[in-house]
Amino acid sequence: MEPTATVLDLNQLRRSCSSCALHELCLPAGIGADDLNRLDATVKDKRMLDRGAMLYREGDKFDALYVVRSGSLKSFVQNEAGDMQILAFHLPGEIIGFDALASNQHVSQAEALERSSICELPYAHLQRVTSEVPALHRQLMRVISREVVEEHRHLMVMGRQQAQEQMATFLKSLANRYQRLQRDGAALNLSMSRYDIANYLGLVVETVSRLFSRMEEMGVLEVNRKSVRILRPDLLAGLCRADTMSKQKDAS
Amino acid sequence: MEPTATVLDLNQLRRSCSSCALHELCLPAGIGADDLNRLDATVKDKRMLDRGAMLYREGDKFDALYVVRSGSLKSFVQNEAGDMQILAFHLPGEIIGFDALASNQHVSQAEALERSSICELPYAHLQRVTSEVPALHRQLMRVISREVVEEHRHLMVMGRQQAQEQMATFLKSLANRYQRLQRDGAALNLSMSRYDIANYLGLVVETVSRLFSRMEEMGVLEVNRKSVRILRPDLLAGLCRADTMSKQKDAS
DNA sequence: GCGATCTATTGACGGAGGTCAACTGGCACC
DNA sequence: GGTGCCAGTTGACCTCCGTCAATAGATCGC
Repeated sequence: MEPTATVLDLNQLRRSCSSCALHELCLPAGIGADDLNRLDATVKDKRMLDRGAMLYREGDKFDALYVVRSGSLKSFVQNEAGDMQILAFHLPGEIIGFDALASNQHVSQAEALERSSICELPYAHLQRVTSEVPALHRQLMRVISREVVEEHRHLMVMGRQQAQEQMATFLKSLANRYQRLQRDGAALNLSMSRYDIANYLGLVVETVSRLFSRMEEMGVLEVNRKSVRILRPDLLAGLCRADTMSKQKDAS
Repeated sequence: MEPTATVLDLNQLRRSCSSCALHELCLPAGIGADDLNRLDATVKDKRMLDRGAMLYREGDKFDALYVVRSGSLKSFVQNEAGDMQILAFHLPGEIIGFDALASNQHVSQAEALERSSICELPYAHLQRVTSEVPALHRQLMRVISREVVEEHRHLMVMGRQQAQEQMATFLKSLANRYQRLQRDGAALNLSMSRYDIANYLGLVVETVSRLFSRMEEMGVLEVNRKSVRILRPDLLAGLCRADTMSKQKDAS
């Protein structure tokens, strides 16, 4: 619990950031070896979550940020009536829990979509380290900012695009994130259900299902339940803004 | 530029927070007289914006938060194709500019909907004051948190509600915010165009127009161009979730 | 192994809301 | 006051997508 750099034991190192397969992706990206060690020290524990298990709920006290190490999660909100709106899906290397930064308690919920491994970064400790390591602080800010931009993009997609464009945009975004993971960006293995995708996009499950079928007919995808292969990335990209004039574009 | 409390001159006080008609609403809410003075000192200048004038643009360097003193603004993002998505409308007493907190540059734009007066809170200075006045810091965090919750609500409205429910929700939200301003919550004076409302809700302008007419027929509203009177708040509230089963509610 | 249940797909149908067009009323500018 | 222009309204039409229903395939528990 010393504010100064902590000596690491081997055990710590084994599950630590510098040895993590994702270490180019999450917080430590672009951080030097020395500073990486100090970040390592803040990683409290690796947590396993089974499919359906909650990482945090609305109202939970905020005490840590979390990095997805393997698996995936969805975060969502619920209104009084109990219906849910999915805000985002989270893949390995991505950090979640920012929603609680301001109020010190979570205003959304996070649930594992499959068996997932999570790194816990106790915030008090993280804060101490980031105050000592400016590069880390900047990196954290960059990640939060990306989160904000992503939420704006989600609003834009929901508000201005048609169902097929939304699906294309969603798949392209997933493909991009898969690629950053050095996985094959063309071979998606969807961990979320059709219901989840529909909810995320503001559609119903039948529409999502039909769109998968239609895009398969068009030769863009090859769909086999959870496994989706992008055969024609070029066509997919085109579908993100297929009919250039859908809805009113500008409110000038 | 001293980190310690600054002596205020009369000139400063005249346009300052403690004398501001909105001082119960924005940042200083619940802050003691002494601390209020210190916040006063951070308010740099009152800015006037004409209708259509930009407060900040995407990419602008972040150096201040802003409080709407009078008038109103919209904030929005634009994609590569140039179409816009309105994120929020901002009424007097509300603080904007948070979008730049993380990355140190704005990732959205803010434009005045009418002639508006703006308080500028240079962030460097504000930061110094909030670090000295915990109550102020907490209040700032609370405001940011409300912003996040509001964005979640927006997503929920767009994703899960029908056009009429969306409109009802939008109007009720406006009415609530008017009431906090000690204005008559039933007599709305919309500063945004029908296009803006449509864009905000992900609809087209004709739909918005028709919904105003329909709600007038139903006896809920009295609409006269920009001026909207809520005749039956009870009915309006009911419309926010009229058909309890629209769209699929849960993705469990 | 077998039913129960959940997830996904597909078809038929209808309606909410988008598109197109015409019209009106304000408002600014000569 | 006339004219042009833009914001807003209204109607006619049509389509996208939500609803309902049936079915098949997975998955799970026993």
